[in-house]
Amino acid sequence: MSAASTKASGGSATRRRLLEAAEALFSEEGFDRVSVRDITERGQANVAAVNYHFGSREGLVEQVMARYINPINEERVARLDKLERAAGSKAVPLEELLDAFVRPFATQVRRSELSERLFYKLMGRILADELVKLPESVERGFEVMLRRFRKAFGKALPGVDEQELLWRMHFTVGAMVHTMAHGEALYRFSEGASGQPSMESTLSRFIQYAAAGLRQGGVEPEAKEGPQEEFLF
Amino acid sequence: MSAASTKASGGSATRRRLLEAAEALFSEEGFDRVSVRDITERGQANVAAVNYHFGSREGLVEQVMARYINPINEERVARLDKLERAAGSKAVPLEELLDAFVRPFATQVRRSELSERLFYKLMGRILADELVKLPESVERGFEVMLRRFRKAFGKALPGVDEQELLWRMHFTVGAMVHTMAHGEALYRFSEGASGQPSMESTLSRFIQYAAAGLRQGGVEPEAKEGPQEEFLF
DNA sequence: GATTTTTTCAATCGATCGTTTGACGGGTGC
DNA sequence: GCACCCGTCAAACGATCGATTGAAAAAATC
Repeated sequence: MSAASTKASGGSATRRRLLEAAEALFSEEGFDRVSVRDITERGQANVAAVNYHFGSREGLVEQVMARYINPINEERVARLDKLERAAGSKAVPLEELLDAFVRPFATQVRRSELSERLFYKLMGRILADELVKLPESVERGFEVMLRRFRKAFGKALPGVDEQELLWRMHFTVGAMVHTMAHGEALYRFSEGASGQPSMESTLSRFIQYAAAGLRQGGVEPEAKEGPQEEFLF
Repeated sequence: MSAASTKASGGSATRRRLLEAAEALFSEEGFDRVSVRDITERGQANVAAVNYHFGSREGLVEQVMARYINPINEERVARLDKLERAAGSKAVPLEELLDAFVRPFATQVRRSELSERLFYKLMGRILADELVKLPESVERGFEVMLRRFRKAFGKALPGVDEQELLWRMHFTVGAMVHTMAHGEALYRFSEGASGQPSMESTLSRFIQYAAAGLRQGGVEPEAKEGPQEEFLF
């Protein structure tokens, strides 16, 4: 019997309880500080269940990481596709690119059993804990997504050279990740009078901030044409 | 014998070797993935040495966290003091505030035995791993420093309301932390022809980005006067 | 309803964790 | 020379870690 003998994606109830228990604990404590016994206890399963359903503790970690991140990256690309189709040969406006880049988190939060707060914290941990060294399945999705967005940002900001753009995108990702991982404290200041804790206004704030930082210095020019070089991220 | 029986700040050679070994390992692997035996092995000391010199593993972690963060926060405040003294009753320009906020990292990197790359990574881990829940000694320094800067930013950006400013500062800290923790990959693109890997240009890039994001929307007005309310962070 | 496959379980594995112990050595003060 | 404190050391402590086993239970297949 070779490694990676995971029971694939079957819908066992125990399997799902373990996934949800792991998500909750990982988001609260971090991936390293949670033991498989913590997880099986919360998931009301036997200690052996993790190894049976996921092959190993690490297999479970990878499942947790891939479960929402992959759909988010796919939705990002899909939104970018749509924006570029609508823009034709012109550049997609910067704010719309940023919206496509961050809104999928708000979309996918609804698929999760976790509270908004814990879900964003979990996403923040996945993205921050070690941005590189993610499971292969996830890493690939990141690469193609980032390459696409980098090209689109370059087109929207023709005045910014390649190196500089890289840095500004890095700052932007940092602002986003940090807010997801540690933004909880800010939310109590920003809730609307309604029950809905102004997710939309947070998105808007971030987009405005990042857009200003990204296009700083250069003037927004009128659509530049022609093919762009391909570059790897 | 009560808790916290650390041998205080004595200058034992073993003690210093352990600190440096811990810094190197923590910056490479993270605080959780390093065992006491990893540290003592690298520091060429006995397993018991950590508990003898630092009381416990956690005591050592706190020492590592406090060693550079506290001087950095103090230098930040000192620089802010100087800027405010020079500005008199006028607001300190935004770019100068940001410089005072980030430059101390570049100053303190020289006190460390670590390479620039590892030092920044260590700082990034300290700030990102869990921005709250730092040792008491460190947390206090953060609070006073952040309150001071928040007031100064508010004065430099009178058009931005209190809540909005909080968010923009949060984004700014995120961009900084993320760059320190994961910016290594970017440096190979950005080295000058000289040996000195353009620390200065990175600072400049960050300051320009953050300044644009912070003052986005509002126009930079001419010095606004009058006392400002005190608010807690 | 018998057979086969999948899932769950208590028990246990060896490894590693942080910490403690008690002995040993070398200064220092007297 | 003796007493005392400090630093170091090998050895061992109990606890917990991730993983495995073999049998029982539950589901699925025929």
